[in-house]
Amino acid sequence: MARTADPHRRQSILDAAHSVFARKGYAATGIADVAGELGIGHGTVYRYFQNKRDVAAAVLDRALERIAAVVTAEDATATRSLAEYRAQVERIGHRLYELFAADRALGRLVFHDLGAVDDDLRERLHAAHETFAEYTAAYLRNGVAKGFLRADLDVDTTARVVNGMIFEGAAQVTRTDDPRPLRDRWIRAVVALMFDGIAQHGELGRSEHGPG
Amino acid sequence: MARTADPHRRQSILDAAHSVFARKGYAATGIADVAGELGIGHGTVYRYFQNKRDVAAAVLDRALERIAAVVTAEDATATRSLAEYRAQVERIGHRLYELFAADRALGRLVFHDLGAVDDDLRERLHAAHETFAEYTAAYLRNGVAKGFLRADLDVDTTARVVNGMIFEGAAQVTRTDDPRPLRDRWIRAVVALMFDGIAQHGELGRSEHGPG
Amino acid sequence: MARTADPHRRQSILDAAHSVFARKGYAATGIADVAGELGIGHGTVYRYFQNKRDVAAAVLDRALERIAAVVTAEDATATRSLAEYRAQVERIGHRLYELFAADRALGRLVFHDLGAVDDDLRERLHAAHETFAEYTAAYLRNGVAKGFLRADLDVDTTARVVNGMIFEGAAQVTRTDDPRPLRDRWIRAVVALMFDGIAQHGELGRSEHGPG
Amino acid sequence: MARTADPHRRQSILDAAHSVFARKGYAATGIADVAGELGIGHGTVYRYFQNKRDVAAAVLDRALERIAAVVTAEDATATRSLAEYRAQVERIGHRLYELFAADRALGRLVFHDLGAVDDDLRERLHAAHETFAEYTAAYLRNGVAKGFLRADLDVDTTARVVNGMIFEGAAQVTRTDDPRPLRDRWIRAVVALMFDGIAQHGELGRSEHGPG
DNA sequence: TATGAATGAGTATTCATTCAT
DNA sequence: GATGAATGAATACTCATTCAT
Repeated sequence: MARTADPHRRQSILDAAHSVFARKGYAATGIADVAGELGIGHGTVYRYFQNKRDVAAAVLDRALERIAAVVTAEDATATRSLAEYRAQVERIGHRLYELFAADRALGRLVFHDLGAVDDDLRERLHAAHETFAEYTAAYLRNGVAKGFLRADLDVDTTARVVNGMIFEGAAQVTRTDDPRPLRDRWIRAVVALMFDGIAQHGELGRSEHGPG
Repeated sequence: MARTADPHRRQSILDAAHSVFARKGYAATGIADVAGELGIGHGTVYRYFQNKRDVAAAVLDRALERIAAVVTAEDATATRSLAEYRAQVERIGHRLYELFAADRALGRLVFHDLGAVDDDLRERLHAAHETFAEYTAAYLRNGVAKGFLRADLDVDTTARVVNGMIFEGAAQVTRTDDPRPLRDRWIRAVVALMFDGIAQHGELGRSEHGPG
Repeated sequence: MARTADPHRRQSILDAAHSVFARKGYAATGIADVAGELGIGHGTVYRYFQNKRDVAAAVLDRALERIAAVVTAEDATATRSLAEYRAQVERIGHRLYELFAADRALGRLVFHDLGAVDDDLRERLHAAHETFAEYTAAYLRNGVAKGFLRADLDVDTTARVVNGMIFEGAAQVTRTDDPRPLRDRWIRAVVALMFDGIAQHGELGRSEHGPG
Repeated sequence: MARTADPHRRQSILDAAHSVFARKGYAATGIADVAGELGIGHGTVYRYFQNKRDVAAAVLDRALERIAAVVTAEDATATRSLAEYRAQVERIGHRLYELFAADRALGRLVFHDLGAVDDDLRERLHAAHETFAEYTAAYLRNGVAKGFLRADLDVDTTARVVNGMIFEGAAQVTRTDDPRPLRDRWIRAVVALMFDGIAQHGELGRSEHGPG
């Protein structure tokens, strides 16, 4: 079986797998590579995990938890004004950007490798997307309730749209060699789009398909 | 390289691979599965493609071309007003949504499986991201030049932000069982965010970190 | 079936196979390589030969015939003196050496590749060895009968020993980059060994195990 | 490289490969055949050898070492007279004959199969030929120096000629069903040729091409 | 007669997993 | 607990051979 108590060693295996999976890709990584990274026998991995897929699942879960920790760090209902919400979005953006910049492997794992392992892991990624969308929706819903966001906002859909912007930033970090300089530009662009719009003041952009 | 010319057979192999890769995942798919889908001998696949990875590369390229065809269908410089640009974004959104809704496999391939095959294919995906960002940037640059978009817009970054929203919609389609009903909500949410903002009129959202 | 009349094309296929088999080795050579050398379709080869092994068999037979033509060029019973036999050995040595030097592929085929194809071809090689031994034995027997070779000569065994020397020369040609300069040294060494012995005159070399 | 140390298992794999390669031929032998001969899993072979070719190379090297052990067992410089050298040649002949008679596979491997595997193995065979020629040359050189062999002997070439005779005997053993009865005839024929010559006493065999 | 597209038998090789030590 | 030797399922790929054109 794969139940063992030493949590430190279990964590170190996940650390190694996180790094090696990101470096070589899940498929190209052998359990021996992970064990080799730690200098332990590869049989040992099987004392902590059922199988290779189980390692990947744990790596993914831990990665998603670290992302969730940032997303859920703020209190959605505490915000009382548009300015407060704007500041909140900036803070979350900062923290996410720093998270992905500090661990380049993170993005490779959640945006590329681990979603391709099997249906179950893809499902977990989707579920995480849903959860993150729920959180964003809570912020928006709070804003609508407090009156500083538009009353006719499609909260659920807009939450996903907003998350799309934010996670595109995270993906960008993963793709870019030296992502730090881009951080402030990125956050500023997201926040400006959300709160200032792209339109020049005085322009009218309603098309015939727009909301009535 | 492809050793043989018959483009019909080659296309049918790519069709089958597109479908089977999306259904089972690249790693879990054997060349025999692809050939079996067509009722041809698996050796035949090797008359048209060097190896399995080569099939995946061709599937990815074709998928990206189909997306690019939608993205590049509009003329960025033709737009003369905010209303025209808004209509353009709506049209592109429609077409992309329909593309991904009509072929559920497409999203699975470009958002999950084929980016995990190897470094080269991941690189091609990144390059496509860049290309798409260039296109969006051209729209924005045109708007700034014509004066209907904000003069201080960070065009390159905003282009990526906008693409993030749009492709999150495509990813959403891929995840959702019956995506059609969501189409108009999605497009409306994106367009509203870009052109109307989320703020209630009269609210002021400038934080201390915001621009100017 | 594999019976076709055009003997010229059949020969050209054998020429190509002779050359390609020697260059790449039998196992590493594909029928397509042989056909490609001639610029003909590889299906065509099967109109002249049953299969790949059949090509190898024909190549081997032709090679052995060319060797046999040299070996059998002289008349064993015509020799009347030791000097005549010595001259005969020199002539055969010259011709064999030239044969293998003119066609480096020949040695590779008969000494290496084609004997490893299967049991049947190895058997044909052995049979050729036997035939060649018969020829050499005929010379020796003639010499014993005519009285210029030792009466107690073990003709059959000595014939093989002599052939061993001669074919080692041929193998040497195959191994050496520029074999021509060695030709005369080689022939002189063989002839000297056979007719002059290696012993210094006056030395006695009979051991206790030697013939009584 | 060999990944594992257990020399016993490694040797047993070489033993099995030696036998199966000789029985079926290298090309027709699968790694599964070798493993099956030992009753081990075929994956196990890959713990001791990189690949099939690597097994063949090790089999060849070991075979050549066994032959070399016989060739190098005598001390070339110890011989002081023609009779001693003659005895030496007889001993080496005996040992080689016994070696090849005791292991019929040996000859098939070194004379047929393993030289056809690829260029590298053929090269190793050639190198072994050279080494063996060096040894024989050392004997001859010693004899010339000590004055019991002809002063005008072409030592290097004659060494190859002598080896040709000797290895033809070994090849003969490999081809013959019951080789033992031939052993003494063979050795006697070689030794007689070298030390007594084939000419009837009193005959003169100098041709016009012979040494002056 | 010549061709080469199609075929699929055959095999080397990898690596997740087990389990005796 | 830890190890790594042993295992064999799984599969990409080759190429001799066939046969419709």
